Amino acid sequence: MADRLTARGAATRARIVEAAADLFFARGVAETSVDAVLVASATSKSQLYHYFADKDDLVLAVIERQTERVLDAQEPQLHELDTVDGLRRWCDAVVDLQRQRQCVGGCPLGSMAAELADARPARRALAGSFSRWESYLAAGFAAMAERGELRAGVEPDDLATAVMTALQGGLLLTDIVRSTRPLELALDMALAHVDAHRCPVAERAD
Amino acid sequence: MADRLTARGAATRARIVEAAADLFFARGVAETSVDAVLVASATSKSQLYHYFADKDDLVLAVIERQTERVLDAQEPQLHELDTVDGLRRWCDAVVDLQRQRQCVGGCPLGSMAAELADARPARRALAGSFSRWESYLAAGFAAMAERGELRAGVEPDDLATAVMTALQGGLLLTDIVRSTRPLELALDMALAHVDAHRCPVAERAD
DNA sequence: GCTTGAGTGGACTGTCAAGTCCAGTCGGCT
DNA sequence: AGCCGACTGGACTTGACAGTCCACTCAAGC
Repeated sequence: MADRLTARGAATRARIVEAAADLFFARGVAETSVDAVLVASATSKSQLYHYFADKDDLVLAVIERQTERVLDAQEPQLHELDTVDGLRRWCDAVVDLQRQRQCVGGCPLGSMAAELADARPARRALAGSFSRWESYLAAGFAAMAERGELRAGVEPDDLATAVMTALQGGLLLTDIVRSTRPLELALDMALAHVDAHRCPVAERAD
Repeated sequence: MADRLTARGAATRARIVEAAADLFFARGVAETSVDAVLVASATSKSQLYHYFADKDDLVLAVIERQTERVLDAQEPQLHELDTVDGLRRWCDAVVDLQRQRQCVGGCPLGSMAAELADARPARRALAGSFSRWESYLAAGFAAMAERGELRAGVEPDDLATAVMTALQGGLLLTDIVRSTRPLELALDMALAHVDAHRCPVAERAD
């Protein structure tokens, strides 16, 4: 499907994916018809089915794109996750973003995951996305461990997973109650959790 | 809609709601047709539309029923949430339940929330369900505070919200990776979070 | 300037879903 | 017994949706 693309073709394909990503996020996958994607991207049916085998195939492409979007949006903070301060900046950025969105929509990946939870290939793709996302957190914690800042026996991967659960749960509840409060509480808890696994000898600024 | 129900009518209505709750949980609301509900509940179209105005109305009834199911399933542990031990038993029960389900499906309420995140009345109903669920946690923490076991200034409601985010995030990731690990890590984090807000003077058994 | 294949437009089809309608049955009440 | 309203069965209507098809354009390479 992705072979032999001219510049024009690639642009069209991208326009479709971009529009679909927006709509899937705003309304959900099931509530978004292919026709709605066509209108939003100013393309025609034959174009969409020229680039994608079917709607599920489009969903796969959107997951890929949405993963990039999420990671790109956090790019500035994503490589500074090896200190508590860096972690806090990341948390603040996440909360800010959600506030800008008026708390609507939760996590673009998390909400798709909840909707496509069955045996579809989409779930495997989402699992990969989350694991990629988590790996940035894990890398930060691994760096902390390397520097001897974490208590002995603390698994960086487990710490990363715990933070990710707090983030996802916080985003979900934030969407439901339309307030950033749950997200803030969740991330505060996660930060404290990380802090509790640091060596007591390390000096603190807070 | 709920007025003037004979015993027979109430039974039919309940059968429909029960079947719909199962299907919505297994496949999602959008992926479940009204006809599928009819087959599963051995009823006919006119019966369903006799008791419910439309599919959205049925969704509302299912949310109500699913809330009861969730609370009923946790009933034994739900009134012992005023000690760390009771809290731990609750966590263990939740993990056990998810293991029994092979980690499929996440939270019946959480997944519906993610799917119906838009402006529908269903979202308000779900917000109510979560607040009701959270109130059991909050009551437990309030009791702890009453007994002077919590540090000064700790808000029982905030503690409850934080635990709920961990639970929801844990359930979501558990569904995605098909392992109870994220849920266990999330709940461990939440327990430690609660513990960190207790008075240091209290004796400990762990 | 012609060929070729990528790219495009949009009408069309088949399917399936939500919701309507009406002709009934059942069971309590007088 | 017989009335009445709750209850039931299922055919039917309407519309939307995914996916197909074919005639067509565009642009790069020879």
